[in-house]
Amino acid sequence: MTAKARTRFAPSPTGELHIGGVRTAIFSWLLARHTGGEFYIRIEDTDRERYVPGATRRILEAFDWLGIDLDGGPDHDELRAMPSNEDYPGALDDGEYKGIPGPFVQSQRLPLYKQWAEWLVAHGYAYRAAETPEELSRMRAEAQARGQTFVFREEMRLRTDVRPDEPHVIRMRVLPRDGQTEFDDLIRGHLTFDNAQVDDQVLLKMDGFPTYHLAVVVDDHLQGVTHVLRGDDWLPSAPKHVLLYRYFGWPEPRWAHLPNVLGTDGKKLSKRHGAQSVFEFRDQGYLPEALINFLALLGWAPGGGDEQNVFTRDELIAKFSIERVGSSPATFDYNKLDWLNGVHIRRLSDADLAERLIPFLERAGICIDSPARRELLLKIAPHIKERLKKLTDAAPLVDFFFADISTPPMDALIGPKMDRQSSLEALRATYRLVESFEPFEDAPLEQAMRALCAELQLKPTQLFTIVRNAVTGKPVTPPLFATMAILGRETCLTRLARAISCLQSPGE
RNA sequence: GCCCCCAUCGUCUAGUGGUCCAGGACGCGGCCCUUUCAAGGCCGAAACACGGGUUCGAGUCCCGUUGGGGGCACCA
Repeated sequence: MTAKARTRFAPSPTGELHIGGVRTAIFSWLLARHTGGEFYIRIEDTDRERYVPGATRRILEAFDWLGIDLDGGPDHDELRAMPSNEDYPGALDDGEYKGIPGPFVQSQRLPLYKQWAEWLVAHGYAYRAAETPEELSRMRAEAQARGQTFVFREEMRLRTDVRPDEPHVIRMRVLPRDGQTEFDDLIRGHLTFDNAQVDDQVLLKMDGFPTYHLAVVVDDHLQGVTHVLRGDDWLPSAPKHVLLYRYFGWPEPRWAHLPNVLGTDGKKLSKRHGAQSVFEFRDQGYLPEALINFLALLGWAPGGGDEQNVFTRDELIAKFSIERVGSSPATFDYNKLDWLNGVHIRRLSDADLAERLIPFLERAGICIDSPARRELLLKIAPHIKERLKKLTDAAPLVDFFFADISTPPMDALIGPKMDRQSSLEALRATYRLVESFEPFEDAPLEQAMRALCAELQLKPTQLFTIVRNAVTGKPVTPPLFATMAILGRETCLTRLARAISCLQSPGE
């Protein structure tokens, strides 16, 4: 086993946890767990404009649901206890989790960023500047017009006499100006960037908040992060971070820029691609097990002749390796997710399945609000298990167990290649059988019904189709005899009787 | 516009110079099983973007083209 890795997932509280972000989190978590290291969450809320109240709590809830365990981060319980949408009641987790120093929310670490930004200024790696947004966008437009990438440089400052006590920003100095910055990426290999293309990035904003660039570097170092995993949209600014580590004289973490996840249209996954929030997947009936399995496979494969596709979370942890993550972008495929979800549903115990089904059934108007109904659901579970792709598929398969049915239309009660009269006789014969047959159980019932088929000179399909429609009100159901046994003799008789009178009514 | 990244079946991928007329999985088609629907089993169609090199030999290495993606903020 390799050395322990400490990784973090660093979302900004600007909305729901996006599925692409979840994949990054999963890879980071897998790496940490595989090596016996730590995985934690740090909230990057340095942009006050985009901050969304309640987002932090939602992010944490998403991790709870996914079953991704954390070794640090904002306190779940404290957040949960809060009545409002407010995220930070006050001091929060400024303690330490498993040796990782908090706080885990950047807005509570402001003095740190200020201190290190000043350190950079004092050591000649950064300088003060005070150009207005308008001035900057003009400079940018000019560069664009010249066909160049806009790169801010110290000598472009409009005011060179910025004092520490007046409003200003602190920008990093990219050095050497005409050199190159090189580093190794676990996924891309050796990378080289021309410093001439790298901006003298703002590190400390005028409002005293750091930008991402300063904050990640300071926090990752202070919190002992060994591997930085993030989307490859960060690649172009990676040299800035590498440079910062070198200015500070801090040991560099290992870099791993993950390829993006694309929607079916080949574009980066976004709002328009159906579900994007973890909660949407949850509400659509996906299992966290399946989602994690699927997302891990999006970019990672065990390799070495191992062709396993279905993984439990422990198997994933055992086999995962960051080096085996591919470098090309992957397309999100709902077909495969659906299949995997079905596989994981089939692996659930009956009790577990029943439990997870409850909220979905209730949403469909089937209330599982008594011990008897729970018991009933538990009995049904094994018979629908292999018929589900998503938890939302269950309701139409089980509704007739929980509520009365409306009598099916007459043509549904007439068997294939049969007429009304023969169907009527078949139903009557079935009624008589059901009335007295013992034991009223799955296998014996099937045996008896098959014997009845022979007696009536009907094919199983003919008889069973009519009975299915009569007893359940629908053409597609779980296996008939298990269904009848669970429904119980009385219910079957009632529904059979109704079907019989339905067939009778027009004529007799 | 400038910079960066990527490129094997429709999709996720295996493949690290010869064992690849390219393997697995999803999806798709067919068959079997079968009381419906599923699940399961078997079979099948389906890919190395293109062009140059290097090499005895290239999916595998190099260059270019094309295509796709991303970045160019006092956003992350």
